[in-house]
Amino acid sequence: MKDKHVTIAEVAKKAGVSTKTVSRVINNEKGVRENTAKKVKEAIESLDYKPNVFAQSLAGGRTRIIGLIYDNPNPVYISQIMDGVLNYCHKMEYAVIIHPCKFEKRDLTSVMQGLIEKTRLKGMILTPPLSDSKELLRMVSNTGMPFTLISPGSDKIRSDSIITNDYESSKEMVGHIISKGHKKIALIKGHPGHKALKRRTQGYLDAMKDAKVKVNNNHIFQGYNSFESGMDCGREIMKMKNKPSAIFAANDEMASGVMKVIIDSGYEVPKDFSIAGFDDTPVSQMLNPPLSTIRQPLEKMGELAAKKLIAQLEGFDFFENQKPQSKLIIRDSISNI
Amino acid sequence: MKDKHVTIAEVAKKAGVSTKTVSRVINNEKGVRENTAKKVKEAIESLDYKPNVFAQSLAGGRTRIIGLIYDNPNPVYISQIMDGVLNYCHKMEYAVIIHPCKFEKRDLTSVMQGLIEKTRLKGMILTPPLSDSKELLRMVSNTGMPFTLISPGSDKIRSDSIITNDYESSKEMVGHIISKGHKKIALIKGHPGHKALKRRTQGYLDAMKDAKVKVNNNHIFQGYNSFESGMDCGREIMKMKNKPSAIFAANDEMASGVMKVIIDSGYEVPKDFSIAGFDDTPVSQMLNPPLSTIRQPLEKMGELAAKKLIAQLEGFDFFENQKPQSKLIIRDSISNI
DNA sequence: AATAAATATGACAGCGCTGTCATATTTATT
DNA sequence: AATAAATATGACAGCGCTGTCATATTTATT
Repeated sequence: MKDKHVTIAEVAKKAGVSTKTVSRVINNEKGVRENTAKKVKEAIESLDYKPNVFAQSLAGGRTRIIGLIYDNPNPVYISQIMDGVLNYCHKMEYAVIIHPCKFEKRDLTSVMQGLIEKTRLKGMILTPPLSDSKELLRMVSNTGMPFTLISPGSDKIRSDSIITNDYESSKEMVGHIISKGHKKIALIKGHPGHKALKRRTQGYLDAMKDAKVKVNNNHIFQGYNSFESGMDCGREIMKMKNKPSAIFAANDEMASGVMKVIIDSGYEVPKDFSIAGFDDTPVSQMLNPPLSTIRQPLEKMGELAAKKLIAQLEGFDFFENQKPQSKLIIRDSISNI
Repeated sequence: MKDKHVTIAEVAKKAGVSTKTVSRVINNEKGVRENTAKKVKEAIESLDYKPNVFAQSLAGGRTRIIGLIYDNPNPVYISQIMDGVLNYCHKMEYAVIIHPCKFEKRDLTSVMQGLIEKTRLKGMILTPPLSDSKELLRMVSNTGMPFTLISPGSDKIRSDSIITNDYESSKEMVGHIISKGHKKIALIKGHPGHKALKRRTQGYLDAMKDAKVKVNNNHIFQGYNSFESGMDCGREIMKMKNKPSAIFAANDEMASGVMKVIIDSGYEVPKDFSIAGFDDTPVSQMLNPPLSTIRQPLEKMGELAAKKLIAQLEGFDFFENQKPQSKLIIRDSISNI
């Protein structure tokens, strides 16, 4: 195994300058004459030199490592976020430590602290529901380490968090259902610990209010994000005398759970019950009927999270004032009444 | 931000030994008296010392970084593999560079070469279909870097690859279908570039042969792993005069595509057509009817891949002689004839 | 108990960079 | 043209480890 890497000294020699000057060029420091920089760049190019990141870190240069931390059972969600994060970080030559928390038995906060110290992370991205953990956020803040949050529950627009218009799009979806003539619309709420999903509840409530449709509290169910919890809610609905004609679930898993129970009970979708989900997971197009749902720009959100974080780390300003937009995907699970 | 880390020198001082001795203890080198090791361990503990991985790497110690490289559009598949890999690597204090290739426009081999040099990977895990890329494998071999392959197409049992009994379980599934009285069983083959899926084809062929059921070549369809390609095959089947009574697809996506077309055409599953898939993706239980399929132990496979790779890197032997086992998940998509 | 062999420990250089500070060179100012 | 100010460059130490090799200590052998 030839493990000989070109070093900065070789580049310096070839370019006829000091190693420090090469270092300046690598790090885009100012104060290098254009002509000198050109020579150095040529030398770098011709020798195919790649700086040794370990030496860079050790010598006190910026350590380009960030962490992507998640504790979310939905692999489709995470993988899209991850794609966005990795793609951008790869371009910016940042390494990403991926850390799923599902294996942690011990206290999350102390485990994270250990991770930070061991891996020398310089910044982190937290996905829901971790982005709502007060305790974790406090600990991370205390380290002074920059971080960005994906879909935190808080409505306050913080410069360090990425949210999409899930409130507006939920409202739009419920408005769409109402426009089809439905009045008795049930809601399957998301996991209470996952605060971002509350915006979806709020979208439902406000759409009902705007359309002056009275909300029946018996038609609001507490789900827990899983297919099974959707089935549980579906079973409750089947037992009701005053059944809803449409059901809006805060995610696709729960929507499919409800749909399964409905069909197993001998009803038809959308003839007897209309259903809408949220997330546009691959399953939604495979269901029968295909599910109307809402697609979040997850990859974009991941990219934005990385962008904001790296901007903080590199100390340059980055303001993205438009939110990445979720949009309705209307398929065949909602009927006209 | 307090960025002061405890160093090996402080530990050495506290323990009353040289830094080299501390280093020996950290790296489990032999030739340290038990008593000395104990003192050092206590000092490490009390100071909460974590070695600086950058310094370790730079100084020529083992660099504990491996790469997990994939180019697979199925996030559920990857995320399970990843869970297994990360969990084990985390335990062994290895860092994992996750590298999805989907963004690569340029030549894969040269991109990989760049990645290896830049990140100083010491080993890599390749998932299908990359684990079948002759060119890539040749390049990686040339660097002398250890690697492990997940589900490569080749049937040769190489010490560096992880395969499951997908041949046997495919055969078992087709046998199961036959045992229900089906004779006209169609096969939707997987993407031809994804060689591991050929074992599933072979399982089908051998099950038919064993049961002395003649294979109708018109009942063998070429799919491309996607839901859409499953629909395409489904449409072809719908056009046939001599239709099969059962369909075995090499993955769940294609199975759902076929199922959708069947149902849209006014037929019922499993009354008119029985269907089986492969992978037990979350969608399979949400479909209506729920799909009979085969579950691969993906997390286990990921863990095993990491284990074998790290064993190579650390130079200790590791033989796992039992293959991780896939198993049939029988749901409601196959009928008795 | 003396000597040889085996084992444990430490001194020190060096991995490949960047920070600091000194110095050389260029440009602006008079 | 002489001088001051601004800019460009380099020398060198040091980041925190581990490899190498020398030396001290313990254990085995006679």
